[in-house]
Amino acid sequence: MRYAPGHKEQSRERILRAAADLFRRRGIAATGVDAVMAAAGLTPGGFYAHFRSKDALIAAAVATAGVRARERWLAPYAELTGAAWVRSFVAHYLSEEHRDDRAAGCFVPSLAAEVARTGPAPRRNFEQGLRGFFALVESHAENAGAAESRGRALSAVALCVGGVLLSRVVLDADLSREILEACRASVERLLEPARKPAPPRQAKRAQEKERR
Amino acid sequence: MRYAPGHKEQSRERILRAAADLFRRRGIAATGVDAVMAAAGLTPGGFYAHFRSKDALIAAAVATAGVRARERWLAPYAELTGAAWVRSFVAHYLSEEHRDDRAAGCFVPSLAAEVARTGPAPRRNFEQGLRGFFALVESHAENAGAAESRGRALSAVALCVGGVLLSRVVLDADLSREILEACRASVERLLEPARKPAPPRQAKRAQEKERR
DNA sequence: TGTACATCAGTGAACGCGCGTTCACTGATGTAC
DNA sequence: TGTACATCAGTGAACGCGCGTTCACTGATGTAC
Repeated sequence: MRYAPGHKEQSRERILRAAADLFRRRGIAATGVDAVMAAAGLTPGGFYAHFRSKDALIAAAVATAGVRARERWLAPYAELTGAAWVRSFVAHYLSEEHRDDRAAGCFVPSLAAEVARTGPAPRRNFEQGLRGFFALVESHAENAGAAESRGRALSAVALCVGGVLLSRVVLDADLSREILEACRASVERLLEPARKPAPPRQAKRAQEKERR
Repeated sequence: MRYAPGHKEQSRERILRAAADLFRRRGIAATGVDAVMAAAGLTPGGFYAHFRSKDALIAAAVATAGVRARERWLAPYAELTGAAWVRSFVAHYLSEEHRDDRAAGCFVPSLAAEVARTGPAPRRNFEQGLRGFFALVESHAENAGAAESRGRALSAVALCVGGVLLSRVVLDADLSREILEACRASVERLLEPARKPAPPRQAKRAQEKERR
Protein backbone atom coordinates (compact mmCIF):
# COMPACT_ATOMS: atom_id res chain seq x y z
CA MET A 1 0.00 0.00 0.00
CA ARG A 2 2.89 2.37 0.62
CA TYR A 3 4.65 2.89 -2.67
CA ALA A 4 5.56 6.55 -2.52
CA PRO A 5 9.25 7.06 -3.35
CA GLY A 6 11.22 8.98 -0.72
CA HIS A 7 9.46 7.13 2.09
CA LYS A 8 11.97 4.34 2.46
CA GLU A 9 13.79 5.96 5.37
CA GLN A 10 10.51 6.29 7.27
CA SER A 11 9.74 2.61 6.71
CA ARG A 12 13.18 1.73 7.99
CA GLU A 13 12.55 3.74 11.13
CA ARG A 14 9.22 1.99 11.68
CA ILE A 15 10.87 -1.42 11.26
CA LEU A 16 13.61 -0.48 13.71
CA ARG A 17 11.17 0.77 16.33
CA ALA A 18 8.99 -2.31 15.94
CA ALA A 19 12.04 -4.56 16.27
CA ALA A 20 13.36 -2.70 19.31
CA ASP A 21 9.95 -3.02 20.98
CA LEU A 22 9.36 -6.68 20.15
CA PHE A 23 12.91 -7.74 21.01
CA ARG A 24 12.56 -6.18 24.45
CA ARG A 25 9.10 -7.62 25.04
CA ARG A 26 9.47 -11.16 23.69
CA GLY A 27 13.21 -11.62 23.32
CA ILE A 28 15.42 -11.54 20.24
CA ALA A 29 15.49 -15.24 19.39
CA ALA A 30 11.74 -15.56 19.98
CA THR A 31 10.86 -12.71 17.59
CA GLY A 32 10.61 -13.49 13.88
CA VAL A 33 11.18 -11.19 10.93
CA ASP A 34 7.52 -11.63 9.95
CA ALA A 35 6.31 -10.35 13.33
CA VAL A 36 8.58 -7.30 13.10
CA MET A 37 7.37 -6.43 9.61
CA ALA A 38 3.73 -6.92 10.57
CA ALA A 39 4.21 -4.62 13.58
CA ALA A 40 5.70 -2.05 11.19
CA GLY A 41 2.63 -2.37 8.94
CA LEU A 42 4.52 -4.14 6.13
CA THR A 43 4.76 -7.59 4.60
CA PRO A 44 7.70 -9.93 5.27
CA GLY A 45 9.09 -9.83 1.73
CA GLY A 46 10.09 -6.19 1.91
CA PHE A 47 12.41 -6.71 4.84
CA TYR A 48 15.50 -7.47 2.78
CA ALA A 49 15.32 -4.16 0.95
CA HIS A 50 16.17 -2.58 4.33
CA PHE A 51 18.48 -5.06 6.03
CA ARG A 52 20.82 -7.72 4.75
CA SER A 53 19.77 -10.27 7.37
CA LYS A 54 18.13 -10.67 10.75
CA ASP A 55 21.58 -10.31 12.34
CA ALA A 56 21.94 -6.90 10.72
CA LEU A 57 18.52 -5.94 12.09
CA ILE A 58 19.55 -7.06 15.59
CA ALA A 59 22.61 -4.84 15.53
CA ALA A 60 20.64 -1.84 14.27
CA ALA A 61 17.72 -2.41 16.65
CA VAL A 62 20.07 -2.57 19.64
CA ALA A 63 21.45 0.82 18.63
CA THR A 64 17.91 2.18 18.26
CA ALA A 65 16.89 0.84 21.67
CA GLY A 66 19.94 2.54 23.16
CA VAL A 67 19.06 5.88 21.61
CA ARG A 68 15.46 5.61 22.77
CA ALA A 69 16.66 4.84 26.29
CA ARG A 70 18.76 7.98 26.23
CA GLU A 71 15.68 10.00 25.22
CA ARG A 72 13.62 8.45 27.98
CA TRP A 73 16.05 8.64 30.88
CA LEU A 74 18.10 11.69 30.05
CA ALA A 75 15.66 14.37 28.97
CA PRO A 76 13.01 14.46 31.73
CA TYR A 77 15.14 15.68 34.63
CA ALA A 78 18.23 16.99 32.88
CA GLU A 79 18.22 20.15 34.97
CA LEU A 80 18.61 18.30 38.30
CA THR A 81 21.97 17.29 39.82
CA GLY A 82 23.35 15.51 42.86
CA ALA A 83 21.10 13.79 45.36
CA ALA A 84 17.98 15.32 43.82
CA TRP A 85 18.79 13.83 40.44
CA VAL A 86 19.66 10.45 41.92
CA ARG A 87 16.40 10.36 43.86
CA SER A 88 14.37 11.32 40.83
CA PHE A 89 16.19 8.89 38.56
CA VAL A 90 15.87 5.80 40.76
CA ALA A 91 12.23 6.65 41.48
CA HIS A 92 11.60 6.26 37.75
CA TYR A 93 14.06 3.56 36.81
CA LEU A 94 13.31 1.30 39.76
CA SER A 95 9.54 1.86 39.57
CA GLU A 96 6.74 -0.64 39.07
CA GLU A 97 5.80 1.23 35.89
CA HIS A 98 9.22 0.63 34.37
CA ARG A 99 9.22 -2.97 35.57
CA ASP A 100 5.88 -3.58 33.84
CA ASP A 101 6.68 -1.68 30.64
CA ARG A 102 9.15 -3.96 28.95
CA ALA A 103 8.45 -2.78 25.41
CA ALA A 104 9.32 0.87 26.06
CA GLY A 105 11.65 0.25 28.99
CA CYS A 106 15.42 0.39 29.19
CA PHE A 107 17.16 -1.95 26.77
CA VAL A 108 19.79 -3.13 29.24
CA PRO A 109 17.86 -5.46 31.56
CA SER A 110 15.78 -6.77 28.65
CA LEU A 111 18.51 -7.45 26.11
CA ALA A 112 21.89 -7.74 27.87
CA ALA A 113 21.92 -11.52 28.34
CA GLU A 114 20.85 -12.29 24.78
CA VAL A 115 23.10 -9.69 23.17
CA ALA A 116 26.03 -11.11 25.15
CA ARG A 117 25.56 -14.34 23.14
CA THR A 118 25.53 -12.66 19.72
CA GLY A 119 28.31 -11.53 17.37
CA PRO A 120 30.45 -8.42 17.77
CA ALA A 121 28.24 -5.96 15.86
CA PRO A 122 25.24 -5.92 18.25
CA ARG A 123 27.56 -6.03 21.25
CA ARG A 124 29.47 -3.01 19.98
CA ASN A 125 26.25 -1.04 19.67
CA PHE A 126 25.05 -2.25 23.04
CA GLU A 127 28.34 -1.21 24.63
CA GLN A 128 27.98 2.27 23.17
CA GLY A 129 24.53 2.65 24.71
CA LEU A 130 25.82 1.33 28.00
CA ARG A 131 28.68 3.83 28.07
CA GLY A 132 26.08 6.55 27.61
CA PHE A 133 24.19 5.17 30.60
CA PHE A 134 27.36 5.19 32.70
CA ALA A 135 28.18 8.76 31.66
CA LEU A 136 24.62 9.87 32.40
CA VAL A 137 24.81 8.65 35.99
CA GLU A 138 28.38 9.80 36.56
CA SER A 139 27.73 13.34 35.31
CA HIS A 140 24.58 13.89 37.38
CA ALA A 141 25.61 12.22 40.63
CA GLU A 142 26.70 14.28 43.61
CA ASN A 143 30.39 13.44 43.54
CA ALA A 144 30.92 14.06 39.85
CA GLY A 145 34.62 14.40 39.12
CA ALA A 146 35.80 12.67 42.27
CA ALA A 147 38.32 9.88 41.89
CA GLU A 148 35.86 7.17 42.86
CA SER A 149 32.84 8.60 41.02
CA ARG A 150 33.41 6.45 37.95
CA GLY A 151 33.32 3.18 39.89
CA ARG A 152 30.29 4.38 41.82
CA ALA A 153 28.48 5.15 38.58
CA LEU A 154 29.32 1.77 37.03
CA SER A 155 28.06 -0.13 40.04
CA ALA A 156 24.99 2.08 40.44
CA VAL A 157 24.01 1.18 36.87
CA ALA A 158 24.66 -2.51 37.56
CA LEU A 159 22.48 -2.28 40.64
CA CYS A 160 19.64 -0.55 38.77
CA VAL A 161 19.80 -3.10 35.96
CA GLY A 162 19.94 -6.05 38.34
CA GLY A 163 17.05 -4.66 40.37
CA VAL A 164 14.73 -4.29 37.40
CA LEU A 165 15.76 -7.70 36.11
CA LEU A 166 15.02 -9.47 39.39
CA SER A 167 11.79 -7.57 40.00
CA ARG A 168 10.57 -8.76 36.60
CA VAL A 169 11.28 -12.45 37.00
CA VAL A 170 9.75 -12.81 40.45
CA LEU A 171 6.11 -13.95 40.69
CA ASP A 172 5.40 -12.70 44.20
CA ALA A 173 4.26 -9.08 43.86
CA ASP A 174 5.36 -8.22 47.40
CA LEU A 175 8.86 -9.57 46.85
CA SER A 176 9.05 -7.73 43.53
CA ARG A 177 8.23 -4.41 45.22
CA GLU A 178 10.62 -5.20 48.05
CA ILE A 179 13.45 -5.66 45.56
CA LEU A 180 12.74 -2.35 43.84
CA GLU A 181 12.55 -0.51 47.15
CA ALA A 182 15.76 -2.04 48.49
CA CYS A 183 17.61 -1.16 45.29
CA ARG A 184 16.35 2.42 45.34
CA ALA A 185 17.71 2.87 48.86
CA SER A 186 21.02 1.21 48.02
CA VAL A 187 21.63 3.24 44.87
CA GLU A 188 21.08 6.43 46.83
CA ARG A 189 23.45 5.15 49.50
CA LEU A 190 26.05 4.18 46.89
CA LEU A 191 26.04 7.57 45.24
CA GLU A 192 26.21 9.49 48.51
CA PRO A 193 29.43 11.43 48.93
CA ALA A 194 31.63 9.20 51.06
CA ARG A 195 34.38 11.60 52.05
CA LYS A 196 32.45 13.15 54.91
CA PRO A 197 32.62 10.90 57.97
CA ALA A 198 29.27 12.30 59.13
CA PRO A 199 26.56 9.90 60.37
CA PRO A 200 23.93 9.05 57.76
CA ARG A 201 21.06 11.04 59.31
CA GLN A 202 22.87 14.37 59.07
CA ALA A 203 23.90 13.59 55.53
CA LYS A 204 20.27 12.92 54.64
CA ARG A 205 19.16 16.27 55.98
CA ALA A 206 21.84 17.99 53.95
CA GLN A 207 20.50 16.29 50.84
CA GLU A 208 16.97 17.36 51.63
CA LYS A 209 18.09 20.96 51.89
CA GLU A 210 19.84 20.86 48.58
CA ARG A 211 16.73 19.57 46.92
CA ARG A 212 14.77 22.79 47.35
CA MET B 1 22.56 -48.30 23.72
CA ARG B 2 21.35 -47.78 27.30
CA TYR B 3 18.47 -50.16 27.86
CA ALA B 4 19.08 -51.28 31.40
CA PRO B 5 15.93 -50.90 33.52
CA GLY B 6 16.35 -48.85 36.67
CA HIS B 7 18.52 -46.30 34.86
CA LYS B 8 15.76 -43.95 33.89
CA GLU B 9 16.35 -41.58 36.79
CA GLN B 10 20.01 -41.26 35.83
CA SER B 11 19.08 -40.42 32.24
CA ARG B 12 16.68 -37.80 33.53
CA GLU B 13 19.45 -36.26 35.60
CA ARG B 14 21.77 -36.17 32.58
CA ILE B 15 19.08 -34.50 30.46
CA LEU B 16 18.45 -31.91 33.17
CA ARG B 17 22.12 -31.10 33.59
CA ALA B 18 22.62 -30.85 29.83
CA ALA B 19 19.59 -28.55 29.56
CA ALA B 20 20.71 -26.37 32.46
CA ASP B 21 24.15 -26.02 30.85
CA LEU B 22 22.94 -25.33 27.30
CA PHE B 23 20.19 -22.95 28.40
CA ARG B 24 22.72 -20.85 30.30
CA ARG B 25 25.28 -20.95 27.50
CA ARG B 26 23.10 -20.41 24.42
CA GLY B 27 19.79 -19.25 25.82
CA ILE B 28 16.52 -21.11 26.31
CA ALA B 29 14.77 -20.18 23.06
CA ALA B 30 17.93 -20.85 21.05
CA THR B 31 18.41 -24.36 22.46
CA GLY B 32 16.51 -27.23 20.84
CA VAL B 33 15.36 -30.47 22.39
CA ASP B 34 17.61 -32.34 19.95
CA ALA B 35 20.70 -30.50 21.20
CA VAL B 36 19.82 -31.23 24.82
CA MET B 37 19.32 -34.94 24.17
CA ALA B 38 22.53 -35.17 22.14
CA ALA B 39 24.45 -33.47 24.98
CA ALA B 40 22.95 -36.07 27.34
CA GLY B 41 24.15 -38.88 25.04
CA LEU B 42 20.63 -39.80 23.90
CA THR B 43 18.49 -39.52 20.77
CA PRO B 44 15.71 -36.93 20.43
CA GLY B 45 12.84 -39.44 20.44
CA GLY B 46 13.42 -40.52 24.01
CA PHE B 47 12.83 -37.06 25.40
CA TYR B 48 9.09 -37.40 25.85
CA ALA B 49 9.45 -40.40 28.12
CA HIS B 50 11.00 -37.98 30.63
CA PHE B 51 9.17 -34.67 30.08
CA ARG B 52 5.75 -33.82 28.74
CA SER B 53 7.03 -30.89 26.68
CA LYS B 54 9.89 -28.45 26.27
CA ASP B 55 8.09 -26.10 28.66
CA ALA B 56 8.15 -28.81 31.34
CA LEU B 57 11.88 -29.23 30.72
CA ILE B 58 12.43 -25.49 31.09
CA ALA B 59 10.72 -25.44 34.48
CA ALA B 60 12.69 -28.46 35.70
CA ALA B 61 16.01 -27.23 34.29
CA VAL B 62 15.59 -23.86 36.01
CA ALA B 63 15.16 -25.68 39.31
CA THR B 64 18.23 -27.80 38.57
CA ALA B 65 20.30 -24.73 37.71
CA GLY B 66 19.19 -23.17 40.99
CA VAL B 67 20.26 -26.21 42.99
CA ARG B 68 23.61 -26.36 41.24
CA ALA B 69 24.16 -22.66 41.97
CA ARG B 70 23.53 -23.36 45.63
CA GLU B 71 26.17 -26.12 45.56
CA ARG B 72 28.67 -23.87 43.85
CA TRP B 73 28.26 -20.69 45.87
CA LEU B 74 27.25 -21.99 49.28
CA ALA B 75 29.54 -24.90 50.03
CA PRO B 76 33.05 -23.53 49.38
CA TYR B 77 33.26 -20.93 52.15
CA ALA B 78 30.38 -21.88 54.39
CA GLU B 79 32.52 -21.48 57.51
CA LEU B 80 33.26 -17.77 56.90
CA THR B 81 31.02 -14.93 58.08
CA GLY B 82 30.83 -11.15 57.96
CA ALA B 83 33.30 -9.11 55.96
CA ALA B 84 35.54 -12.11 55.33
CA TRP B 85 32.68 -14.02 53.73
CA VAL B 86 31.56 -11.03 51.67
CA ARG B 87 35.09 -10.50 50.40
CA SER B 88 35.52 -14.13 49.49
CA PHE B 89 32.09 -14.35 47.86
CA VAL B 90 32.39 -11.29 45.63
CA ALA B 91 35.93 -12.30 44.67
CA HIS B 92 34.43 -15.45 43.20
CA TYR B 93 31.07 -14.24 41.97
CA LEU B 94 32.38 -11.06 40.36
CA SER B 95 35.47 -12.74 38.90
CA GLU B 96 36.59 -13.04 35.27
CA GLU B 97 36.37 -16.81 35.64
CA HIS B 98 32.69 -16.66 36.53
CA ARG B 99 32.06 -14.11 33.79
CA ASP B 100 33.63 -16.44 31.22
CA ASP B 101 32.05 -19.65 32.49
CA ARG B 102 28.45 -19.23 31.45
CA ALA B 103 27.65 -22.94 31.29
CA ALA B 104 28.53 -23.67 34.91
CA GLY B 105 27.94 -20.17 36.25
CA CYS B 106 25.08 -18.77 38.29
CA PHE B 107 21.68 -19.17 36.67
CA VAL B 108 20.43 -15.71 37.57
CA PRO B 109 22.34 -13.43 35.17
CA SER B 110 22.08 -16.01 32.38
CA LEU B 111 18.40 -16.89 32.61
CA ALA B 112 16.51 -14.14 34.45
CA ALA B 113 15.43 -12.11 31.42
CA GLU B 114 14.23 -15.12 29.44
CA VAL B 115 12.51 -16.81 32.38
CA ALA B 116 10.69 -13.53 33.11
CA ARG B 117 8.96 -13.99 29.72
CA THR B 118 7.85 -17.60 30.34
CA GLY B 119 4.86 -19.07 32.14
CA PRO B 120 4.41 -19.33 35.90
CA ALA B 121 6.05 -22.75 36.42
CA PRO B 122 9.64 -21.79 35.49
CA ARG B 123 9.25 -18.45 37.23
CA ARG B 124 8.15 -20.16 40.43
CA ASN B 125 11.24 -22.37 40.39
CA PHE B 126 13.43 -19.42 39.53
CA GLU B 127 12.00 -17.45 42.42
CA GLN B 128 12.74 -20.27 44.81
CA GLY B 129 16.39 -20.35 43.75
CA LEU B 130 16.55 -16.58 44.03
CA ARG B 131 15.17 -16.64 47.57
CA GLY B 132 17.95 -19.07 48.43
CA PHE B 133 20.46 -16.62 47.00
CA PHE B 134 19.02 -13.78 49.09
CA ALA B 135 19.06 -15.92 52.24
CA LEU B 136 22.63 -16.99 51.54
CA VAL B 137 23.88 -13.42 51.44
CA GLU B 138 21.73 -12.23 54.32
CA SER B 139 22.82 -15.01 56.66
CA HIS B 140 26.54 -14.60 55.99
CA ALA B 141 26.80 -10.82 55.88
CA GLU B 142 28.12 -8.88 58.82
CA ASN B 143 24.89 -7.30 59.95
CA ALA B 144 22.81 -10.46 59.91
CA GLY B 145 19.62 -9.92 61.87
CA ALA B 146 19.67 -6.15 61.73
CA ALA B 147 16.55 -4.38 60.55
CA GLU B 148 18.07 -3.26 57.29
CA SER B 149 20.01 -6.44 56.57
CA ARG B 150 17.29 -7.88 54.35
CA GLY B 151 17.21 -4.90 52.02
CA ARG B 152 20.98 -4.85 51.93
CA ALA B 153 21.06 -8.50 50.94
CA LEU B 154 18.47 -8.05 48.19
CA SER B 155 20.32 -5.15 46.63
CA ALA B 156 23.71 -6.82 47.04
CA VAL B 157 22.40 -9.75 45.00
CA ALA B 158 20.95 -7.38 42.39
CA LEU B 159 24.31 -5.65 42.17
CA CYS B 160 26.22 -8.91 41.78
CA VAL B 161 23.81 -10.12 39.10
CA GLY B 162 23.89 -6.82 37.23
CA GLY B 163 27.68 -6.70 37.40
CA VAL B 164 28.16 -10.14 35.88
CA LEU B 165 25.51 -9.39 33.25
CA LEU B 166 27.14 -6.13 32.15
CA SER B 167 30.67 -7.56 32.24
CA ARG B 168 29.52 -10.30 29.87
CA VAL B 169 27.89 -8.14 27.23
CA VAL B 170 30.73 -5.62 26.94
CA LEU B 171 33.33 -6.19 24.20
CA ASP B 172 36.10 -4.05 25.67
CA ALA B 173 38.07 -6.27 28.06
CA ASP B 174 39.26 -3.31 30.13
CA LEU B 175 35.75 -1.99 30.63
CA SER B 176 34.55 -5.48 31.54
CA ARG B 177 37.20 -5.79 34.26
CA GLU B 178 36.45 -2.26 35.44
CA ILE B 179 32.79 -3.17 35.92
CA LEU B 180 33.64 -6.27 37.94
CA GLU B 181 36.07 -4.37 40.14
CA ALA B 182 33.67 -1.49 40.77
CA CYS B 183 30.89 -3.91 41.72
CA ARG B 184 33.15 -5.86 44.09
CA ALA B 185 33.99 -2.64 45.91
CA SER B 186 30.38 -1.48 46.03
CA VAL B 187 29.01 -4.78 47.32
CA GLU B 188 31.53 -4.70 50.15
CA ARG B 189 30.56 -1.11 50.85
CA LEU B 190 26.84 -1.97 50.79
CA LEU B 191 27.19 -4.84 53.23
CA GLU B 192 29.38 -2.89 55.63
CA PRO B 193 27.74 -2.21 58.97
CA ALA B 194 26.38 1.31 58.61
CA ARG B 195 25.69 2.18 62.22
CA LYS B 196 29.28 3.13 63.00
CA PRO B 197 29.96 6.67 61.80
CA ALA B 198 33.67 5.79 61.40
CA PRO B 199 35.52 6.93 58.25
CA PRO B 200 35.97 4.21 55.61
CA ARG B 201 39.72 3.73 56.08
CA GLN B 202 39.43 2.68 59.71
CA ALA B 203 36.56 0.40 58.87
CA LYS B 204 38.72 -1.25 56.24
CA ARG B 205 41.50 -1.93 58.76
CA ALA B 206 39.00 -3.47 61.12
CA GLN B 207 37.85 -5.83 58.41
CA GLU B 208 41.43 -6.83 57.62
CA LYS B 209 41.97 -7.78 61.23
CA GLU B 210 38.88 -9.92 61.34
CA ARG B 211 40.00 -11.82 58.30
CA ARG B 212 42.98 -13.54 60.01
C1' DT C 1 0.67 18.89 -22.49
C1' DG C 2 0.62 14.11 -23.25
C1' DT C 3 2.81 9.74 -23.67
C1' DA C 4 6.47 6.01 -22.85
C1' DC C 5 9.59 4.30 -20.05
C1' DA C 6 12.50 3.83 -15.71
C1' DT C 7 12.72 3.60 -10.96
C1' DC C 8 11.05 3.23 -6.19
C1' DA C 9 9.17 0.56 -2.55
C1' DG C 10 6.98 -2.46 -1.76
C1' DT C 11 3.60 -7.45 -2.20
C1' DG C 12 2.87 -12.27 -1.67
C1' DA C 13 3.91 -16.89 -2.70
C1' DA C 14 7.43 -20.16 -2.39
C1' DC C 15 11.83 -22.34 -0.85
C1' DG C 16 14.78 -25.24 2.31
C1' DC C 17 15.62 -26.03 6.97
C1' DG C 18 15.29 -26.94 11.81
C1' DC C 19 12.12 -27.10 15.44
C1' DG C 20 8.87 -29.60 18.87
C1' DT C 21 6.45 -33.72 18.84
C1' DT C 22 4.72 -38.53 17.61
C1' DC C 23 5.04 -43.30 16.87
C1' DA C 24 6.17 -47.96 15.35
C1' DC C 25 9.75 -50.65 16.58
C1' DT C 26 13.79 -52.94 19.39
C1' DG C 27 17.31 -54.76 22.52
C1' DA C 28 18.06 -55.61 27.46
C1' DT C 29 16.26 -56.97 31.72
C1' DG C 30 12.68 -58.93 35.05
C1' DT C 31 9.06 -62.41 36.17
C1' DA C 32 5.98 -66.71 36.00
C1' DC C 33 5.69 -71.36 35.71
C1' DT D 1 17.01 -74.74 35.48
C1' DG D 2 15.06 -73.43 31.22
C1' DT D 3 11.67 -71.18 28.48
C1' DA D 4 7.93 -67.66 27.24
C1' DC D 5 6.27 -63.51 27.86
C1' DA D 6 5.95 -58.65 29.79
C1' DT D 7 8.10 -54.50 30.71
C1' DC D 8 11.72 -50.96 30.60
C1' DA D 9 14.16 -47.47 28.23
C1' DG D 10 15.30 -46.26 24.76
C1' DT D 11 16.05 -45.66 18.81
C1' DG D 12 15.25 -43.41 14.52
C1' DA D 13 12.34 -41.93 10.97
C1' DA D 14 8.59 -39.05 10.07
C1' DC D 15 5.15 -35.30 10.78
C1' DG D 16 3.37 -30.38 10.54
C1' DC D 17 4.81 -25.88 11.34
C1' DG D 18 7.19 -21.57 11.48
C1' DC D 19 11.47 -19.60 10.55
C1' DG D 20 14.89 -16.73 7.58
C1' DT D 21 15.37 -15.83 2.92
C1' DT D 22 14.47 -15.38 -2.23
C1' DC D 23 12.16 -13.84 -6.23
C1' DA D 24 8.86 -12.75 -9.84
C1' DC D 25 5.71 -9.36 -9.99
C1' DT D 26 3.12 -4.65 -9.25
C1' DG D 27 1.24 -0.07 -8.31
C1' DA D 28 2.81 4.72 -7.57
C1' DT D 29 5.88 8.25 -8.71
C1' DG D 30 9.62 10.63 -11.48
C1' DT D 31 11.81 11.81 -15.99
C1' DA D 32 12.63 12.38 -21.20
C1' DC D 33 11.06 13.98 -25.28
